[in-house]
Amino acid sequence: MQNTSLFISAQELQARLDLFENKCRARGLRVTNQRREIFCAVAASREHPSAETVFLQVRKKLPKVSLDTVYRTLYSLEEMDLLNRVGAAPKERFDGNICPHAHFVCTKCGAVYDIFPPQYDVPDVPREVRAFGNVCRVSVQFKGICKPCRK
Amino acid sequence: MQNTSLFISAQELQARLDLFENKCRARGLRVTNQRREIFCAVAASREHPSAETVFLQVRKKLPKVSLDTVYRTLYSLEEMDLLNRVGAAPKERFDGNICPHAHFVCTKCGAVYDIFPPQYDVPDVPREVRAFGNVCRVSVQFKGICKPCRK
DNA sequence: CTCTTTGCAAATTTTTTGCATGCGC
DNA sequence: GCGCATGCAAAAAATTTGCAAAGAG
Repeated sequence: MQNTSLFISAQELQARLDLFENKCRARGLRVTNQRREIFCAVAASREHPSAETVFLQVRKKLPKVSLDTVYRTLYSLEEMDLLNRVGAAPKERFDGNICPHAHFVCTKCGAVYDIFPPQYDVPDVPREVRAFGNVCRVSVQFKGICKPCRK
Repeated sequence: MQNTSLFISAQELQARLDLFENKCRARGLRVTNQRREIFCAVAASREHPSAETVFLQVRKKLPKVSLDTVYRTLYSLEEMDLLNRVGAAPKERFDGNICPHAHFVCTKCGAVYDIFPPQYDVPDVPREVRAFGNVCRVSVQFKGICKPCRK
């Protein structure tokens, strides 16, 4: 049975915090209260909070924290692979091709490339997913830095 | 060999336009110039344009079109399943769980639920994808209306 | 002729940036 | 103490909304 609590266990949170500190040090980033609390707010929750929600949560402990720090920190945490953003890019992109296919999304410039992989099919909708609601669409994104940006 | 032109063939575009008109009529939505041009701009391009890009493109043919019409129309086209947005929700959401897993995203309220599907694994990165760049992350989203919103 | 759709303008929401101060290392 | 990180404030982007006028069916 899946654990459906909105928060993770103290034990698991501690493990993630340790990873967080290690990764920060490895990168030479300072372990500040703000970084820790912002990371905690995301890591401890199963609710996939928005920047605004994280901000409100962190403010309970650090009343003077600012929203721009939350943004800056979330993005740096993402770069360190400590968390993921659920969406693709900051800007919405639209795709007129309604055949099922995947995308390569450049996290730097926002470019989107179609992928019609021969070895890979867009996944079927697993039965259990319907527990959450009716699925209209499946979206698969491979995220990375595109070749032009790499130079 | 994959067709790498930035635009689709006139023939295919016409097929999509027909589908567009039929779906509009079926829903009782009027087939206006704006709707057609906005749909065309997305359907004809392989570039996954943003709302702003669509706006600039459409304005070449309809100089008085407004950006808000583009937004409204793109969203209604998405509802009709005539196009997809590449991202998830309008707002960014963050996820502290770095184990590979998928998401159910409610397109109405923006709620995000974790999915750790037993029958389904997050896809491996196909070899050809690396042609576009190095892949750091794979994101799988099942989009639909969640149960609470359905009521 | 009716009623949806549009354009305009303005408001809101979301995200980013510049700069002086503060705090981890 | 040095230099990255933060808070503040303001700007820039992105998206949404109200309302009167225009145009599709």
